[in-house]
Amino acid sequence: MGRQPCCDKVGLKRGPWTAEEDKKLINFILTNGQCCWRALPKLAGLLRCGKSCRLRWTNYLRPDLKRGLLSESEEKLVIDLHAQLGNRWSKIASQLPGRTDNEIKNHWNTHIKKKLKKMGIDPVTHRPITPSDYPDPMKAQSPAKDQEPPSTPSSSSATTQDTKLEDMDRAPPTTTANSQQSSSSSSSSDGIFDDLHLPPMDWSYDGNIDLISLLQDDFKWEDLLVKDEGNSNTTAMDPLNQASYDWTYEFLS
DNA sequence: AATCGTCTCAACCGCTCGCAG
DNA sequence: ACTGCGAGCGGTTGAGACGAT
Repeated sequence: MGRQPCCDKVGLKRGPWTAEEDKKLINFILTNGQCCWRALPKLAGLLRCGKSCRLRWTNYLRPDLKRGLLSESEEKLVIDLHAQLGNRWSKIASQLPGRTDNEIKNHWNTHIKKKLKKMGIDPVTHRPITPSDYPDPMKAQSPAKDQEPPSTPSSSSATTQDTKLEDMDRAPPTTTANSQQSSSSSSSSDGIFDDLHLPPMDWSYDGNIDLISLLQDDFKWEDLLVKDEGNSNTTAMDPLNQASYDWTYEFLS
């Protein structure tokens, strides 16, 4: 009740992070580990709230993050897990090493959801959407679908959103989006990664590396890499292989 | 070249959860 | 059992990038 804000908002910086702020945060965490986020900003000399620092670290600065679009197999795994777990992005993300809940959530909302809709699959229920599902417009407002206004994608009463969907597949392969992702926060954080000489590859981080060593001059980030040898993602993909595929996969292949 | 519309995603907000006292 | 606090989660927003006209 009346919980106090996580931080004194007065005088705190908001918005995109600068390279300088990123450096401070990285240096502090690599030196001290992830101690209480609330106290971190002051200790690290940042004019940010702890929440903001935590998000920045977990969603962008962590060395074990993968970058770039989800692979096809990752996407399938996300769909499978979403069918089981719903919008529990953090749970889903825990099954995809190197991916964050925010990233998966964004990818779901911008790509997968539209893809499924276009295929006539309800992204919430993972079942086919047919006109017979909503024979009565009034029923179409059933509570279970509060997240997804019951649309009739195939019908002519397509919303503007639906109309947009029609255009989705001509969206260019987002290599640009990829390259942007790392460069796009870019404006704010390109610099920091340049400084750290992070190779544009997938990262593996078992949580046991000696963080301090990361600050050593002779440290090689490559040491943390997992070779992308064939089934590199076995850890992540095993559950997928063993799972009884949701039938919706058929549409994605 | 300029303008407009759309898309993407980093970041924020508000709420819930879990734990300690 | 209750309260307060820190952390985490999911939904939403807005700035910037990009394509179309």
